[in-house]
Amino acid sequence: MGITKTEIFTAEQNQLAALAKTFGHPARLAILQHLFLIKDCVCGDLVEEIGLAQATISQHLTALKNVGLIKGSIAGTRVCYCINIEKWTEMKHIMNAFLNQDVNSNDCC
Amino acid sequence: MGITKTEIFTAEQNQLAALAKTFGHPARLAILQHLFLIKDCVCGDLVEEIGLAQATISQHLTALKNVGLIKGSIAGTRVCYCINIEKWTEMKHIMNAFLNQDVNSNDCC
DNA sequence: TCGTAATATTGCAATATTACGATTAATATG
DNA sequence: CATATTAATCGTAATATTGCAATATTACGA
Repeated sequence: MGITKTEIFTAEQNQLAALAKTFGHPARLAILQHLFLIKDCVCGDLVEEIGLAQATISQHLTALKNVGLIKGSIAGTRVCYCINIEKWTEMKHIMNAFLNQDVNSNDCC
Repeated sequence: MGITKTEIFTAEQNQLAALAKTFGHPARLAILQHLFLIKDCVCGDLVEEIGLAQATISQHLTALKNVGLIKGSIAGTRVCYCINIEKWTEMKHIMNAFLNQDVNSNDCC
């Protein structure tokens, strides 16, 4: 149905899935990488940088804001975005807990 | 349009996005966690374990197989799945490279 | 071979996502 | 104040995803 049955999964599974889904589009990865690369906030130039329409970039920024990975502040006519370090760190812990569950698993197939 | 413009992104960005997208559904996380938990291959009991219809589970297994994170082998009428450790390790390297890019970034917003 | 069990595939409906043009709201600047 | 600039939002089209029933396939045992 295109609708995920979140109620049959744990809160942890749903949270991790939501974070992973956010990383599941190259434009959002490009936005995050650009933010890390310039080591500063980015004000406006993401549209030329990435090459999607302004409305589309705005949607991706909203998606990143919704999971808390970035935050924005208004600076005149522009809006500046930067990584939310606290959330980024928290996300890393969640991701690592999942990625590092593979101790001693055996390859039986 | 529901279609991602992959051609404007790097191969690395598209590859990471594809992996992340696979983790972007709680059912697929549940399948992977079950595989790690039992430390063996899983043959058939995923449907009762997870609580989605057999057709749906089969689809999620196919998605996991397509990115190479699991592999299956036929054992009679059943099919056994297990983690593909090589791919899992490779995926971890890719994910970690992305997650650990945050050295010295400053919180300017 | 026939029936059964397990899994995959197909077809479909509902919903989500991606993308963009147009519009709107807010703030600068002349 | 009028106009330009910037970004969010709206509306819409195209495509993708999720989920399941029905069906197909495959392997096994009687």
